[in-house]
Amino acid sequence: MPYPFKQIEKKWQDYWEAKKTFRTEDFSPKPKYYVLDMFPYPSAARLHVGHPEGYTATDIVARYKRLRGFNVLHPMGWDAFGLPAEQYAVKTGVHPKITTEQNVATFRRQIKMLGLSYDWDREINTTDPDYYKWSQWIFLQLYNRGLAYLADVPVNWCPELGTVLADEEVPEQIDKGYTVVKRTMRQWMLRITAYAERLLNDLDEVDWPENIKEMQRNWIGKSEGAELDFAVRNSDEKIRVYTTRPDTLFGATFMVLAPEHPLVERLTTPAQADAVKAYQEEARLKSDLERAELSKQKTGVFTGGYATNPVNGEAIPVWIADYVLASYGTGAIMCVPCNDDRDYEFAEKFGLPVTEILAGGEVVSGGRVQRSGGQLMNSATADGTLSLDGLEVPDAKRKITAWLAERGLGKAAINYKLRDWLFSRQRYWGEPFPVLLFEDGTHQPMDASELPLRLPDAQSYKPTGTGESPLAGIPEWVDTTDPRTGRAARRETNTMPQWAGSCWYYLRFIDPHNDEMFCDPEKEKQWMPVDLYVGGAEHAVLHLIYARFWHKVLFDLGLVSTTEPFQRLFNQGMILGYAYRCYRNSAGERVPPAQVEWRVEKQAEKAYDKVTGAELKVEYVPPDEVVWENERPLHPVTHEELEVKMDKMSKSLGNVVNPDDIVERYGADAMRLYEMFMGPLDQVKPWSTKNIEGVFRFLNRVWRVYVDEDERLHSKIQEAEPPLELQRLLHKTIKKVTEDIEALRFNTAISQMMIFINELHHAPVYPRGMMETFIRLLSPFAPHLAEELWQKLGHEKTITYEAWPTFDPALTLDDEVTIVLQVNGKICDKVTAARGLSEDELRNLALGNEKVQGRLEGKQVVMVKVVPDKLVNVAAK
RNA sequence: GCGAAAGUGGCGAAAUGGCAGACGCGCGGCGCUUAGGACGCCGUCCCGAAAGGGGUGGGGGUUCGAGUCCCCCCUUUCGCACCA
Repeated sequence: MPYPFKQIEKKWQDYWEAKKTFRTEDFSPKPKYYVLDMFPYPSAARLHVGHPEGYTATDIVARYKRLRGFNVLHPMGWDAFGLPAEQYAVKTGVHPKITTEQNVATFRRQIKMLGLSYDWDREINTTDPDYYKWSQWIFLQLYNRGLAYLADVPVNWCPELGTVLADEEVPEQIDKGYTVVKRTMRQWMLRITAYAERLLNDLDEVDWPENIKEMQRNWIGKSEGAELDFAVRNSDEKIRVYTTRPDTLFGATFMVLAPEHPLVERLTTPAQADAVKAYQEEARLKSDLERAELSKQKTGVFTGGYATNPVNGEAIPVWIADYVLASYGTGAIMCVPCNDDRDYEFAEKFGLPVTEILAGGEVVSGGRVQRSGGQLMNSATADGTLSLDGLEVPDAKRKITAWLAERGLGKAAINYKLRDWLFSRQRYWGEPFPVLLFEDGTHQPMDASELPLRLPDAQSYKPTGTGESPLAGIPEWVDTTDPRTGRAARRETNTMPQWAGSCWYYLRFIDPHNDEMFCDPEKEKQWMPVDLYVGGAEHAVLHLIYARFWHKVLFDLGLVSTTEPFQRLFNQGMILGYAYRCYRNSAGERVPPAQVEWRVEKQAEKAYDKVTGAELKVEYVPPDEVVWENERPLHPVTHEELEVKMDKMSKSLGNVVNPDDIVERYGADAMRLYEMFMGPLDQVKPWSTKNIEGVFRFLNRVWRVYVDEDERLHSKIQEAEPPLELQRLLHKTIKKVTEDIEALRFNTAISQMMIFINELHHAPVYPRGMMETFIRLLSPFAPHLAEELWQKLGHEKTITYEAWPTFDPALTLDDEVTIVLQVNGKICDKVTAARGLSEDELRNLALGNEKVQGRLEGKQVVMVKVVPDKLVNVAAK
């Protein structure tokens, strides 16, 4: 009989709810600890086993910190604006509000079922007008600081979704099979680039995984170089270029402009006009992705125009090509084929000259190319005012930048890859912009007192197809008047992207019901920054950079007290599922996995027969239908052997695990424990329902050492002095569990508790004090079981606010230690000795050892290395 | 292509430069059971009867000593992808 987890878990969840055990005081003499999960999007697909991973981890930390005497803020809420609910509405006509409410109810139930210690009085929902009122209010702050503006920009338009997408969102949608094309539209932009430098520098202040910081640095993409002007021949125009290698200017033999560059028309000669126009048109229709994809073959067209290289006066041809991006730098580049691979490729294809200016290059396809380092050569002006010959690159850069600056030809410059944030979406289900648009093209923010600007109910959720949101179809909402002037106005029909709500939700948790301001400053000072923030790595450059940006704006406004919102960040690894599959050809015949090749075709992975080259049908067998024979997975019907693959859980692979089923069979505590026992929190790992049995058995064993068959306290639990050995094991366990929780190494903490229980249950008597200590160690991991056993031990109140056990360092060490004896680094014996023997004693012990002597026969001892309490290594020849 | 991380039993995984494989799954044996389950005990890296030897993707190096540090290669995963 397993322990009665169902009854226990229900009992304590009811208790916590009724007593509001986890309600957090705003102000407390205790030190504060703010531990936050990335709040979920409540999808119709319900919770999957990946969600509880991070939630359990933060819950363990929250419960541990409470036991350590901290005032803990641990809230949960819903990031509920977003596409899926709206797409569902388009299909069924059901208001996204209703879908969202249902999904939230399911998520809340599933999360509560896991016994997570959230303060539910602080629950928030980004679609609640009382919440998005403040999202709108913060937008107004951005607007008033000139950080929000309307612009006609080339956007990523997705026809299937009927909306534009941020650059960052494009790859994800392409993966899903949608198409994305370029289109120029009037859009709200947020000036995140104004914060590029601070977003970059302040990464040094936070305790985040290095890879995430690196991803953000790459995303911001700072580079240092120079801007310089090339005079256009037969014209007063100048072409300004940005380069990180001004030192290579003497090697610049042609220039390339982006097809969209404003000077293209002026430069183009009549003879080239048709070709240029055609190329521009072609480029315009391509998406960024298509441009990048066709990168293997460079394309471009000569404009017919020439510019002058400012250092040697040479006339160099000006081309256009789509490998130059309009949106980076100045949209124009000087090309140095002897140094730059892309320029070299272009020069080679179109027969443009290559001038050698770097010593020691390698010969590639007939030209001399130096890809890194080297000394400059052939780099001096005719008038002798500048020579870079013989200089190393950094010196040459400095020298020529100064020379150009003196003559007004250029200046040092910094560039970022980061672009301004495209902030509008042509959707219904998002925060409306609190802005009035007038006939004359001007616009005006609403007054804060008029917020929230509520979403109206809609008859239809279909995108209009014109690039306007469904809101445009609701004239009684769209058409309005400016309350100050009575002037006719239209409302903005775009809405904010899903990221808006998550940019500041961690602040709302601090003061969720305040209707005077988004967060009381005193409370903000009390709680910020978030001490530990846990979530998936997929938000590395999206949510996490947007939220940092908003936070810095709020900081500049004096509305928050910290420059960074999230002090310590941790990314949990994804939980994968095993999938089992087999292949069939078009005739329905089986094709063995060895004969199958997977290829990426039009952004989708497909299977092909290596022999015939034909595309194959892939059949996935749900894990619980797989027949096992001699540890090999077989097809339930045909009995052929199946290929095993570990992959993201998804319906199509049949490898989704539902937490409800797991909790039903093993209970929430076992589910929590297994998720933590699987392996290191930050690692990607496969779910195996079989393996949960191990932690389930452990919990049962814990139950049985505390409780007898009649569910009364076990008779072996007595007031007794514990034997020294057990006492030591307990103190080692306290030490390990404490240190492991601090480092988020829950898997090894659980191992240690298993070791303790495995040892304890052999003992003739279970000393009561020890039992009370252990249950407190277990309580953050398996809180329901711990509460129940704590009560059985005679306590009346929840275990939540008891004191965390402390250990005596002296008791974590044994009197006797095993000394490993090595000869030339190889183990030849192990002996037990008293701890604390001197080096001399250990040396003698080793040299006197029979086996050691045997090994040393005929050899001469060269050296003896002693590691106290551990090892002696005798080196001999 | 560039960047980062990782490769350890049949499987999930442990191991401040110092006993490789803790803990768990699975598997084998035994006990308890009419039986099964549950539970308990023992065993479980490889070769070898043993003594002993070998073993952390491959190759080299540093060190008294390397899974751990350094270099090269292979594989996998993730991120970026014409950013001048």
